[in-house]
Amino acid sequence: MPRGRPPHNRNARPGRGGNNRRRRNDIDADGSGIMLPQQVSDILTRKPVGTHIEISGWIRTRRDSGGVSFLELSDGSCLDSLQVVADNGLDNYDREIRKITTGTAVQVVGLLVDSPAKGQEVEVRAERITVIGWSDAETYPLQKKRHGFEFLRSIPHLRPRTNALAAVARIRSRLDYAIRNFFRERGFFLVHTPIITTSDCEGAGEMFTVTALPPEQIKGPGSFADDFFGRRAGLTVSGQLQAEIYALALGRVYTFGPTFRAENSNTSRHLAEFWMLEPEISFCDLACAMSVAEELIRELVRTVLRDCAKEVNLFNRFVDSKLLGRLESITGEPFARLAYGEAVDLLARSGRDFEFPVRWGVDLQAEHERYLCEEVVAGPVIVHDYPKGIKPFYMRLNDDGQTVAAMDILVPGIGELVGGSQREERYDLLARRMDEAGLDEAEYGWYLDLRRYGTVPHSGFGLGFERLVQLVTGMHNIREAIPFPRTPGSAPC
RNA sequence: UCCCGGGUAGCUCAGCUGGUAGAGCAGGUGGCUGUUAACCACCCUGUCGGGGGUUCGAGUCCCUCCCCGGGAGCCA
Repeated sequence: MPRGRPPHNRNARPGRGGNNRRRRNDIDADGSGIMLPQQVSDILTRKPVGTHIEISGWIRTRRDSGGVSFLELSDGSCLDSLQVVADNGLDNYDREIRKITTGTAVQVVGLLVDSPAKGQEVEVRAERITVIGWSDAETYPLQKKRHGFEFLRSIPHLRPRTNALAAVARIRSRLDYAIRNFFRERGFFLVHTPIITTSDCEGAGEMFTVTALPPEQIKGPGSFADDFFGRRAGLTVSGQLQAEIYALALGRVYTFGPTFRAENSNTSRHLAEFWMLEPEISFCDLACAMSVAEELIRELVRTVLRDCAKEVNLFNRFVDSKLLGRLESITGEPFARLAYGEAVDLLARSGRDFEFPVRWGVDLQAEHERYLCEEVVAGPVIVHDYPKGIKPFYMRLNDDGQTVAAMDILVPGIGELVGGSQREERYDLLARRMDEAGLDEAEYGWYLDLRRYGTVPHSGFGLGFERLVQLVTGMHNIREAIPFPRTPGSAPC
């Protein structure tokens, strides 16, 4: 027990008249009887000055001034906190209020008034402050000062209590909702493709194996015949193949969920577990897919600028001072488009001394991609029609016989945000490319069936959700774009 | 996995060509003031990432392992 610290009381509860009694500030806008407590976001939006409010949250800082204490109360509902003014007339002022430190959970009842001081428009003149849960300042890792993101990563259970990580979480949630809304409004259906799968998606990286076998029974690929699924299963690396099945039944679909890559990649833009959005659209060629992806990104950025302005400003101030300008430019001009061949010419003629020389037929290196989107256009670029040799079997062969109908969207600071293609819908051509790729035709019989029965042109793409979160927050490391980052050697909680 | 750069107080970091560890912030105590990165005074804080070696002596030099960051590859 720390010296001079009030005893922890796990049973401390805000005073309530009874279990089912409605409190005066509960929101019941739709008359449904829902009894959720009031939130700071609502109070700061409506500013019901002159009314009594009841608000619960966590104290960020306490400042004492003679017989008055100022508490900053945050409940996570928005970036701003609510200033609570407590004077020494309160009965627990010396006993408890003066001992409140960062992280303490409290419930406050008081009168909302115009604030006489600069820094906030309104404040609560407290009539009662109840400590719900103490936080020992000597051991609580979060202080009322800025912390490095690396340090915060070491306390994943506490980091969402910081302004920055909470802001990321709110933006992430808003983006998720905006994505679902975007597609719903355009006649798409969400398809839940499987997490556990037995089909690999070529070019998508290494799969984690899912097995019910005891470790000592795994002795090479043959072991999986006795396994739970009777064959080797793994965590999905892409929902595309299954999304195609539903696109050829429902027309427009998308899948959005966790995706896994067992790559030993240690970079600021890779995760072993990440969320990927994968629309798949029937009767849609590459140009169609590009237009969907472009409008989607534009719409999502617009939404964040409109609905998360406070958060974006925070990041613009403390994380990346060019963020706002970049986001506004994304919502403005159309994305630049470059055929792979044009991109190669452009890079070759740039006079730049690249570490890896550019040559038609080899994939663009990170330095090339960065030069294109960060220096040539200074904005998003769609590179399309790549050589077939560097792309997976399912991408549609162009008439030139050399390139496939593929596209990548590159954005400054992040690199590849989107990768997509028109899928090969012609049975013979697909079968030949699968053969060339050394794929077992029996294994992918169902995929060929989609071309055997009522085949149609269709396209789709994958968008890395965390990279999108990075784009709109300016976060430099993808580990700050997901609540619980999974990377090689790290999955703490 | 490869190439760089790091690991020193709770946090952010300083510590020269080896001489026995410091600052700011946080925390504690007291003071003061409608405060807001509050202020003032005093106080506390260390397996210097682990192990091994060189040396009279290692935070500092060497070896090795672990971890982290940046870049590369792979991709979203």
